[in-house]
This record gives sequence, structure tokens and C-alpha cells, in this order.
Amino acid sequence: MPELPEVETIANGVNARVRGARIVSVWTSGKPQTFKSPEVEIEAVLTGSVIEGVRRVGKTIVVSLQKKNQKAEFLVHLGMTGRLLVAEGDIPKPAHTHAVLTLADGREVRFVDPRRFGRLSVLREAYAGPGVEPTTIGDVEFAALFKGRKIAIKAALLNQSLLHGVGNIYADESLFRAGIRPTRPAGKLTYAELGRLRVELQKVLARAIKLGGSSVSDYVDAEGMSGYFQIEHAVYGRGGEPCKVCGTPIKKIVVGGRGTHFCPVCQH
DNA sequence: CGTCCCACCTGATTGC
DNA sequence: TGCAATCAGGTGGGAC
Repeated sequence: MPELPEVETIANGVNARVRGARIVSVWTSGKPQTFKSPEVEIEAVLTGSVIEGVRRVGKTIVVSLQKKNQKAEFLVHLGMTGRLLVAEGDIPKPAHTHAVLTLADGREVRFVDPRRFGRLSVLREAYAGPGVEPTTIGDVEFAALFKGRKIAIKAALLNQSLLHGVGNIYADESLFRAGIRPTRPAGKLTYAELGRLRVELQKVLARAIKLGGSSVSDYVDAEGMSGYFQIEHAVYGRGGEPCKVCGTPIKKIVVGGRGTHFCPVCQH
């Protein structure tokens, strides 16, 4: 499900719970598609490692590991429906559990993913992600990303090798707040428009992170995703409903294969 | 390489 | 009510 704010919230929640813990054993489900590294390698790297910390890079949760001076990283991409839970070992495992990391104190880190678009892998070096971090990028670098591109700005925002972490909701929401139509060719936006887009994107991401951070336990424990919907969307999921600024019905179209919501009056 | 489109999955919701 | 069609917050690969 998650985009940048949700992944960050989950990574922070898991970090607070498991930093410093040692992984004593690992179980994996054997569903091949879930594992980008071979399962035997994931099990070998994780078993016996101490969790140094958990952070977000793009939409990926990165667990840094240390074992006898050897560093490694365990990468968890949640796809559309993935969850990373920390639970006492005696609590029954949810359906669609694909990996379980048992910690020395008996708790378990569980990766659960019904739709199986999520991916697990291990790396021997530090993970940098495919693109640029959107929450801290500046105007000049932001504008340069889109220069000369013919694709719709909405599709460009979703391209993880440009900015990593922006997904369908925050692409639509930031374009609405910046007053830009999602279908505009990215390379034809003015520097001022891109400046507005960067500011609005960073504002909406910051606000979502702040709201998500107040409900960490909801994400990380059994409850799952309830916290996400605290955020009031201006356009996402509101096709046919009145624009909150001008009252015109929000349009829903498809851009780059994704449902795309915008106000035909407020966005140019 | 840039762009477009579809496949990959299950589950919840909508519509007949 | 029941069942089929539709849709979902993400990627990655193949075609052009």
C-alpha cells in the first residue's frame, strides 16, 4: 500500500522496537516471487545478525545489520499490500506471512503480503535507492529532473529513478495543490510551476509523515493500515465529488496506467 | 535510452 | 442474496 510517508512511519516504528536486537532464526515461505535474493542467502545473512537500525530509502524499508564486523542490509519493499509487523511469538501468524525473523527475546518481525507485490532482498553494501530523495531536494535539482521529458508530469513523479518515494496519492495531491494538470508534459512546465510543485509535494509529504507518526502502533502492530486515512485527500479517491476549492466535480482519468484525479478548473 | 502498456497477485467493493 | 466484474497506495520487463 504504502508511499513515502507510510513507509517512513513503518520504518521508524520498527526501528524503535527492534534496534539493537539479535536475529536468532529466520523462516521464509518459499513463494519465489517474494524473494529478490535467494531465500538461502537471506536466511544466511540475517541469522545471527544484530539490527543496527531501520530506515526508509525511497519506498524501501532498509534494515542495517551487523555480524562479526560484517555489515549488510535487508531490504523490504512492501509493494501494494505488504506489512512489516513486530509481534510476540505466541500471537498467531496472519495469513500470507512470507517471512519471520525470530529475535533473541522471543519477539518476531513478520513480513505479511497478500498480493505478493512486495520484495525481500539482502545487500552487502549500503543501499542508495534508484532516484533522488524528494523530501530534501532543492529547486534547481528538482527542475533538472524533468527537463526535456515528454511524459506526463504525473507519470514522471511516479518514476522512481527520478524521485524515489512518491506514489499515486501524493502525486495527485501535490499536483492539485500546485494547480498543475497531471497530463502536462513534464518538460514543458515552467521553472516557477516546478518550484510550486516541489514546495507543495514537500508540504504534503511532511504533513502525512507527521500524521502517520502519531499512529505508529497502528501500522506496526496487528491493526495494519488504519492510520493512513487520517489524511484528508483533496482529489485522490474523490472522482465525481466537488472540488474543495471551486466545487467543480473532480475528474478521474488514467495517466501512465494509474487512476488520476484532478480538478479541471483549478489545475492548468 | 525514453516511453508505453501489460503482467504480476489477492481481496474488497460495486453492479447487475 | 449471489456472483461476476472492476479496482486497488507498485514495480519490472518487453515492444517500439
